[in-house]
Amino acid sequence: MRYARQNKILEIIKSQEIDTQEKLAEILRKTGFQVTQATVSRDIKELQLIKTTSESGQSCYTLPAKMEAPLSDRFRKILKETIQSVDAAENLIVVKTLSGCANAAGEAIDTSDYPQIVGTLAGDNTLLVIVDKKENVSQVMAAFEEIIA
Amino acid sequence: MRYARQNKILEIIKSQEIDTQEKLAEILRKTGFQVTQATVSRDIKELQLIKTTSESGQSCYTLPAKMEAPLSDRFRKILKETIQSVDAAENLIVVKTLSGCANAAGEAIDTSDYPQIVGTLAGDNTLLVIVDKKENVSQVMAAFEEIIA
DNA sequence: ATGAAATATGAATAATTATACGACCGGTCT
DNA sequence: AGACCGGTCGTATAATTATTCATATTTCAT
Repeated sequence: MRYARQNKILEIIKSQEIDTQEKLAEILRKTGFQVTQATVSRDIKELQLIKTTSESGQSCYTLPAKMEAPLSDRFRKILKETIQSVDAAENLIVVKTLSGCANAAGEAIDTSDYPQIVGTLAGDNTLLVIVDKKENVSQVMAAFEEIIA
Repeated sequence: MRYARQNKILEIIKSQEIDTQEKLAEILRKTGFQVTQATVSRDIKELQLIKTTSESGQSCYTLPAKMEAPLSDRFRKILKETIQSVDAAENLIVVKTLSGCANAAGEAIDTSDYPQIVGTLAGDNTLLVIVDKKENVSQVMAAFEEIIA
C-alpha cells in the first residue's frame, strides 16, 4: 500500500538530503519497498514535496512550507483508505489497518490533534488509540466512523 | 546584465503560472531578453525558485517560502555588482547603475527598509533615492558606499 | 460469482532541467 | 598592445523527472 511507502519517504527526506528520485527509490528498495523511480515521482507529486537548493548549492527534496490545508485533507484520506475496522475496549480504541499502514494512520491521527486522544501506538496493521476517559471513547469512535464512511 | 533579467523573471512568475523553463525563456524573449533555457535554468537556481504543484495539479515556479536571509544577501550582491556611482543633491541621491539594472537595484533598496529612505524611482540606468531629510543623506550614502566597496 | 470500473504500478520513453565545454566580452596588469 | 582573468552565456548533451501505455489487482454493483 502506498501510504506506508509515502510515510517512509517523508521519514527519509527528513533525516537526509536526497537529491534524486532514483536515490530515494534505492533507499526504499533497501528498506523493503520494491519500487521504481516512476512510482517515487508519483509519490512526490502526491506529497507535494519540493526540490529546493540549499545555500550550500546542494539540492534536495523537502516538505512544502505550508503544509496545513493540503495535509489535513491527506490525513483524512489516509484514514479513509487504510482503516479496516474500529473497536473499543475500556478507554482504548483498537484500529485495524491495511498491512504496514498502522504507522501512517497513527501519524495522521496524532497530527490531527484530537483533544481526547492521549496517544497512539502502532504495530504493523494494528493501531492502539489511547483515549483520556472511557466516556469519550464513543465520541472519538464516531469521528473515525464518520471519516471512513 | 543578468540582474535585470532575473528581476523580470520574478515579475513574470508572480503574475502567471509558468511550468517550464522553456516557456519562461519564450516570454523573456518576447520582452526583449534574448535568452535560452540554459540561462533560465541558471537564473532559477540562483533565485532559488522552486517548482511546486498547486492544488489544481498545475505545477509552476514560485518564490521560496523563506526568502529572508538568502535574499538579503542577494540584494546586497545586486547592489554591489550593479551600482556604478552614487551622488547627492539636496535630499536626493542619484545612483547610476549598469544599463537596465536600476529597477533591480531599486527593489533591493526598497526591500532593505532603510528608515531614512522615503522612496525610490528607477529609470533604466539611473535610480533616484529620496531621503527624508538632507541631514540623513550622508548617512545613507555611507551605507551604499560600504556595500559597494 | 462475474464483468465493469477504479487503483496502483512498471517499463519504456518523452519532456524537462542541469551541466560540460567552449566562445566571447570587458577589465587589468605588465 | 598583448596576455590573462573572471564572468556570462549558448550549444550540445547528460541527467533527471514526468507520462504513456500496458498489466495486474482490487472493488463493487449486479
